[in-house]
Amino acid sequence: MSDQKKPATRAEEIRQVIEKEIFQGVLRPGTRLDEESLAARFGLSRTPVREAILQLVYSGLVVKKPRQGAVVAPLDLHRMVQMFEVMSDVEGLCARYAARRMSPDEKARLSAMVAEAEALCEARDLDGYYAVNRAFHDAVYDGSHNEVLKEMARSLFARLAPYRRYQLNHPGRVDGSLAEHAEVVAAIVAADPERAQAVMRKHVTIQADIFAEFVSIMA
Amino acid sequence: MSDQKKPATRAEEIRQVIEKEIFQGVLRPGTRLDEESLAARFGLSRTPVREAILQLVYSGLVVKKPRQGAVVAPLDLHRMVQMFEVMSDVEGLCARYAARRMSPDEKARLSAMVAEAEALCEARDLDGYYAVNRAFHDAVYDGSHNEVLKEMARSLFARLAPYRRYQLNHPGRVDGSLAEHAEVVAAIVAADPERAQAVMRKHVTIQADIFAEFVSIMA
DNA sequence: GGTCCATCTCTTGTATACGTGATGCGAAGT
DNA sequence: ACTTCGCATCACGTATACAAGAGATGGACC
Repeated sequence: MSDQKKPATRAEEIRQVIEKEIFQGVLRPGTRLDEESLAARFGLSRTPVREAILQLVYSGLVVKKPRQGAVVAPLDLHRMVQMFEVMSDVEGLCARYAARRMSPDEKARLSAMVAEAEALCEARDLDGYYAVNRAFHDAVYDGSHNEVLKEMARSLFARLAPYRRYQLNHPGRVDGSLAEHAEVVAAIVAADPERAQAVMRKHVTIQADIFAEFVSIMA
Repeated sequence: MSDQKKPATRAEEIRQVIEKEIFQGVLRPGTRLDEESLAARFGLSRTPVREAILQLVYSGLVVKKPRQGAVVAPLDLHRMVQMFEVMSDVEGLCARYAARRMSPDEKARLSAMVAEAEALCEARDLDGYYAVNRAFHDAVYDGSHNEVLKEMARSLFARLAPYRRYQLNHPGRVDGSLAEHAEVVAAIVAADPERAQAVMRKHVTIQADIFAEFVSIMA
């Protein structure tokens, strides 16, 4: 996520831009990524553009068939469902690790986030709530104190982020989500790994269910 | 792993070669990957070499600092330990999913593998045993019937493969490993997700412990 | 009128050329 | 003698040029 380090190279620079545009939906799934057009747009040659695309391919955001160009990864609903499924387990793991490893300081910050989320929720500030929500999950990833797990979680989160946001529109979901977060925090603060894992897993599973529902409506 | 599809492009082709050499230890961690030398070696220009390296960077096998070239990722012991930790949980998840989802046919093949491993074990065929061992874990990944989880597991496995093999030299480990596999299969065949997860997790955790031991001896 | 084949174009894959930042060595100064 | 500054070299990042495959378009034949 916070990949906003100063890009040392042009390729890296435009990779971030394209990545961002994909997340924001400016570049929609299925959109063709023409090397020459992108090169022209950024005022560069095709070479750095190619490199940027190649990186995105490896991160899964873009698919590329040899000699046939690259397109923004079309969202495969079946795969999305599987991603949500794994996500719930991975986040569950994060929570379990976090319950065992978070420092008092970290726990305090986590609790503070829930309080902040409550305030934003009452103020009906959906954008704000979404931002804190995201920070909350991120804090749990960090709390796992396992870099590898963190990267997995963040990578999944990034891919699913657009669809996670959607579910906040679900009636009553914000309150439910808030309550679940509180439960997760309680379990982590109480250093109860099993419960933290179970609760977090369920929390994300609910999101997955809502997504599945959304999909079935779409189809 | 079985990335042995026909490479449609030269870049892809040499990526596979380099990747293989890293896994086999021909290219050891810390080895510098000079673009020009590699280009000369494969009879290509620097361009496809660069692309191959870039892919390896994104897969984590190679690290690259701007303007300073690429080196085979030096093994960070701390990170390795974390990878093993996550691996045990991820494989546990695979086993749990597999217990719920493997078809009778798949289960039969899994059982057959254990039988084969037993035979190879008695014949003291370490190489053979290692191969079946690997196939076994792969079969469990497949059994999860979740592409995303599979990819995660395989990616981790690939990174850790060299060190997983080492542990077979541990006294009595082969027999232990074999018994654990049998337990995992039993749980999967019995469609007992919780037990399958627990047993598989423990199985991999033992490997992690042996690795940690190995590390502490090295240091 | 439809289908099949040839060619044509357009974009990608690869090669080569160029500029620039980074490392290492040597000389000069303290 | 040690440190520091500057220069040279060398590899990397980027630009441009060339080759080759995939899809499109048109015509010819059935």
